[in-house]
Amino acid sequence: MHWYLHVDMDAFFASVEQALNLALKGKLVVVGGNSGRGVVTSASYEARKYGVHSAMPGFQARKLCPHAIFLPNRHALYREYSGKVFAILKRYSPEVQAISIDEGIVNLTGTERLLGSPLKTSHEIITCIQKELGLSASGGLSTNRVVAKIAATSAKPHGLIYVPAGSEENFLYPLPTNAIPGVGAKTHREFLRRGIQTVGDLLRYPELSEHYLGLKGPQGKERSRDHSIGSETTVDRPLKKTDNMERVIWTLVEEVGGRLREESYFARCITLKIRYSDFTTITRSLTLSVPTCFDREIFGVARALLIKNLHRGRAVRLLGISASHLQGSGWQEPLLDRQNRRSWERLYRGVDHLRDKYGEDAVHIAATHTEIR
DNA sequence: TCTGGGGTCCTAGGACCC
DNA sequence: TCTGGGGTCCTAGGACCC
Repeated sequence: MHWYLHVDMDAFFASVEQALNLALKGKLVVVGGNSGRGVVTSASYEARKYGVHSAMPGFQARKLCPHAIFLPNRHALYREYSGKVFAILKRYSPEVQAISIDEGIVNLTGTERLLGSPLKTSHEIITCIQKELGLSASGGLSTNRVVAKIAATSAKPHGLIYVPAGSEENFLYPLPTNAIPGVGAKTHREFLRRGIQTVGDLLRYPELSEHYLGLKGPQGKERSRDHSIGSETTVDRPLKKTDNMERVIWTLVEEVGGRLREESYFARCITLKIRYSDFTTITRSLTLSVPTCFDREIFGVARALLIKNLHRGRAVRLLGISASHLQGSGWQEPLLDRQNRRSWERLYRGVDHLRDKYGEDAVHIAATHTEIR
């Protein structure tokens, strides 16, 4: 028998802000959506009463809730608090899986002897997070990961739902299908069109329910990962000149390249994303014969993709660069080029070091290079 | 004063190979 | 004078998640 506790933080970003500034307690707090074209990333439960929710455009949130306190995102701070939450989870099990910045799964299988029943331990974990960090969390405890997540969501805010072994289907039966992670607006509509309203209805279709719920395996659906690292940005004013686009692409490439080297990855595929001001979005990618982590090479590919695919005359509101098909060391290095690549690797390591020490803007590599020997 | 940024997963067509 | 079947890789787009 497996036991999984899914922990989901309540209104995480807004709650961190409230925990740090007591004057915000009980107030309508909205994080994000502050700058001209942003969206809300988190809203306190007080603000949600007015219909504000995450992913909502800032101007809409302001209309619904003009008296709310709007705060800018402080991602580094939320990452720090996320680390604190996960440190607590790890006290209770060696096996903790991070789902996102504010969600994790604690494998409580086999901890009964040491800690007591999984239900008791789950209560302790939620209480501990509240006491030590002043943050509210919700939990779902089940023999199946997906059921545990659904239970945690149903428990919000600040609740714990326990689904005893054998009662998984009973718990799921009355829920709407969009309670299942992976069933969004589109799929939900399609299910309704076919007369599938609840998870109970869905369970009559073995292939569909296996695909979305994976109840047969003890652990629920577990995803393999084909990692990717990307960066994108929406520009303040839509761009029309290729030169300006290339400048933006340079900063994105520096970000992506830096992360590749930091995590010791080489990318085999580079993707350029362009969103025009009418919001139509295209992606164009190229698979390399030799994987790379070097800004110069990534930029070369990105620039070529831009030149080849850009609809000139149309204004561009977003540009993105992403590196995928990542592989670790041991990539096939062409012999002739080895010395040259080594030099570049040394150069970039030095650049990364300086950026680390003096900040991201300390060093930029000139957009026109000469070969380094 | 329209609609962020970080991702994962899935599908589908075409190229290419045997 | 009309052309199988299977597999893999590449590319593009889109659904979905937080």
